[in-house]
Amino acid sequence: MTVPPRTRMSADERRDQIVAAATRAFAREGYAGTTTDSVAKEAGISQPYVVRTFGTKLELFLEAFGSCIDAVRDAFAAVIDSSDFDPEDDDSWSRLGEAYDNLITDRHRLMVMMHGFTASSVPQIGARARQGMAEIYATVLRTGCAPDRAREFIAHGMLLNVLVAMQAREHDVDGALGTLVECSFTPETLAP
Amino acid sequence: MTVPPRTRMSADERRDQIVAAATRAFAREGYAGTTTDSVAKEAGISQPYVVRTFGTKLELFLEAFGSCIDAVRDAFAAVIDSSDFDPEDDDSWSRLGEAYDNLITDRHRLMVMMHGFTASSVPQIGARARQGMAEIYATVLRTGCAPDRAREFIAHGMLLNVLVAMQAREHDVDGALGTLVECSFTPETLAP
DNA sequence: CTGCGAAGGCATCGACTGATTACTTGAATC
DNA sequence: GATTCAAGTAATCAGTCGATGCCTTCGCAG
Repeated sequence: MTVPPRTRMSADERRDQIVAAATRAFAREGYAGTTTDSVAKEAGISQPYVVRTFGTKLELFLEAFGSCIDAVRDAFAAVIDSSDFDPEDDDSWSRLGEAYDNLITDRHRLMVMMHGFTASSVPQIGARARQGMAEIYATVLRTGCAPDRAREFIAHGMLLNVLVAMQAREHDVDGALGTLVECSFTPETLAP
Repeated sequence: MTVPPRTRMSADERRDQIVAAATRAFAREGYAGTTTDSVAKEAGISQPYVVRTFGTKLELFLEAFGSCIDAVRDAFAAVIDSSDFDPEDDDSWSRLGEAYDNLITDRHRLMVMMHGFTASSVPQIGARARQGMAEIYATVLRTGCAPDRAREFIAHGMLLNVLVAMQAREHDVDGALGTLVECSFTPETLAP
């Protein structure tokens, strides 16, 4: 897609670029299913360079996984810490939902997040997953709402992740799955 | 664990046994991360025999995945189709939740289900995932409840799946994740 | 007892994958 | 302009994995 750059890149720039490429690659096939070579191709560099930049494939995944979780947490935090958030107001919660919808637009971050959650049998991935989920939940709790209310919000997000993962919007628009999609996503998210 | 049987098994018995073994194996490492050899070891037979019985690893996964989804769907259907289910009654919904808790006790089925959902980039897995989710949602809709109510129920289930996947109950019992676990699982499920 | 079909294992192949080593080249510095 | 260090690649290795082919052995029918 992109023409190989004629000029060299600083290590830091390259690192960020590889993480971005890895996010797209891991989003497709998950941790175990993605090869370091496919990440390299996505980034337009050689496979050994990918490995050497991060040491191991696991380190690279943890980096990408972590940045995805942090992005979700920060997106929520931005809305929640705005001075006019009211946990009793449905409109405030709608704004939180919209924040998530913006993240869904990307799709890759959500997918990597889900892949990380389900790859928790790898101890280091599991530890990061629990930490990330705890942080996101704690962030939502900062609204001052009841634990159950925050749980509902997170649960809805998990459903959206699963529906995105199974490409529910792209297939089977009619039938029961279509009904589920329609009452799960906001109208704007469904438009395109 | 089990002593290798001295007597031979019929092809059908063997099939079922392999699917059961595959369910445990896939539950741990997912589709891409599980080897046919680990399934074979789990079943106490040779790796080539596993492959030849199902043709390909994908076919084996689809078999295990399908049986897991069907088990969830059937467990819900059993409660919902009981004559005294009332969608306006909180107690009826508690019974549905308990049905899911019983499934969680196993843990393996839920994990394979989640792995199948996130492995939906493989076309055949994705198709089966969408079909399964549609069937489960349609089953819950048979209660006569509003689409949003059914969605909430499914969403809660997805959260439980994720929490099980990341072994939230086994780690970090205190902190925000502990709060989330406590208000997500029923007390009985948390006891052991 | 014998033959035969099905259950099941052994050996092995070919492709793939993560990682290592050694080499090359570009650009900033003195 | 020579030096030098970091960016980046080519070649390759050792291990792994899914799949195939061939052989052995069990158990039932005649």
